[in-house]
Amino acid sequence: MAANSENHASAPTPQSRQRRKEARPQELLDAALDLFVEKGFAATRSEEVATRAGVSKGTLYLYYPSKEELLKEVIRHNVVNQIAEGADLIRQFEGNSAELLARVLRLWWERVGETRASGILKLMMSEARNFPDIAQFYVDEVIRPSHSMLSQLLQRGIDRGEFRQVVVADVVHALVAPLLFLVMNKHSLGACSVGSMLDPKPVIEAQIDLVLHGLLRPGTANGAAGAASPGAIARPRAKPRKAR
Amino acid sequence: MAANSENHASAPTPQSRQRRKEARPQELLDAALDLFVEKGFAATRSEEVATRAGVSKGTLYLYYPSKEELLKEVIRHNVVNQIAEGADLIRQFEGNSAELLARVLRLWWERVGETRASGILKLMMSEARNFPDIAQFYVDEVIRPSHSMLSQLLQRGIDRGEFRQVVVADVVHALVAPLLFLVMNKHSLGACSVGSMLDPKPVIEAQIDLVLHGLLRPGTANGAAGAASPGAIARPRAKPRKAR
DNA sequence: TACATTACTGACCAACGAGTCATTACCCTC
DNA sequence: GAGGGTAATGACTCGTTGGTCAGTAATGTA
Repeated sequence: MAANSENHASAPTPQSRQRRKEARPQELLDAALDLFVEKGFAATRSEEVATRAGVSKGTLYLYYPSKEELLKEVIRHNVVNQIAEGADLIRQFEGNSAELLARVLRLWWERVGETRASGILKLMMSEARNFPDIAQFYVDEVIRPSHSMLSQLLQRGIDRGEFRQVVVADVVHALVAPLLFLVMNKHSLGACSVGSMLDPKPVIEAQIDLVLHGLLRPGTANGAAGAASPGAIARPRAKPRKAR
Repeated sequence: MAANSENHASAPTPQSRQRRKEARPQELLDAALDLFVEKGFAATRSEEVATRAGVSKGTLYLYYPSKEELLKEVIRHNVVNQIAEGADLIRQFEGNSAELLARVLRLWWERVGETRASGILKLMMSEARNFPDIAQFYVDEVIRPSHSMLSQLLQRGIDRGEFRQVVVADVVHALVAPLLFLVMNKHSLGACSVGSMLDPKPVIEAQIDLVLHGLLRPGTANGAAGAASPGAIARPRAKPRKAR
């Protein structure tokens, strides 16, 4: 499990007790995120979190008053880093909407999807019903802004005559679900059983390609998607990618 | 929560002890499914399961040797009902592939998506990493067959010249993810915070519409989707569906 | 009605895990 | 290098919960 490098959190060396008041909170949050995502909140023992962060259980409770409060802090802390620089990307962008859409999706993938932050999604979905207030918080701070951002984007495309007139809210869902589901899968089924894990990049490109073909009005020159992802379609069944 | 009708499981009447050896297992499984999906496996107390099934904790352990074994049985039992009659729908079907695709998706929705069985997905995703053997079982029995079924369908469309030449595996993902994500949402975030819950039917129709537009080759007469879901596109922003 | 069978019960136990706190030892200052 | 402030520890408590089992009562049989 590639444990002791000095990368994030995990006890740098098993040496004697050190006083590092500044670093502890972050390390504890990192450890907690990993474990909560992997095992679930209820199944994770607080001592386990402490150990992975390289401290004792007592220390954990020195920084966070309870396991539940730790969870909340994990969510909050990782969520603020998700609020988008994508928002003004949309506002500033001048090119055509297809290009913009493709960029936003790819940006999200490299800023969130392939980051440890992606675990938050699984964590939220697993625990939402046990912690309705956190769920509400997450919806207000992440889901809603993201949806509204993408809605704007689609609307822009429609207004400019680039996209067909679709029901924006529903298409937003169809747009993000494959990416989000990809992430969910990475943290659950994909994490154990090999064989069900397809590599993300091509999936994303295929998704962009598919959606744009589904959105663009026939008349429009759909150069954007094609130019950006030339290999997404038509890698015909010469190399049939052993169908499962 | 619309409890005591005499529908599935939940203790018919709080009357005195009854001997119903035949009915117990099913009732226990139903209760367990509900609770595991709602609260997660670790956070659900076994006595809670028993109570919801209308028996005492002792009775539960009369039928299932351990909580973990109960979980496994819940999965197994609900999974066998998911293996598809869709498989031969595909084989027998004679019409065009767009029509077939739309039918399969709608069929899945009414047989699984809007059933209690849909909870299995959330349960699996939440618990997969704690029970790799169950995860493997699920992948082998559900995921893999479903994917291969849909791959066949897409391939059929490509072979018949109805669909563009896409990377089948990736498009299958893009195809099902919105539906699965919809279900995940129903059992997690959607279950508490109102406001993030869009009603499924239109989403599905929009998804069918979008995907077909993305798949169909320009030349093909795309009557199928349009005929089947006339309202999915172009309900223009006259009724703007208060953008969130 | 008496008896035998067995589905069902719930008090009980042991393990476990969240949270506490008196003690320890690190590190900084003088 | 002595002393003080405090970060860190880990043994402890105590509520919770998975799992047991001796006893109870529902049902079938004669």
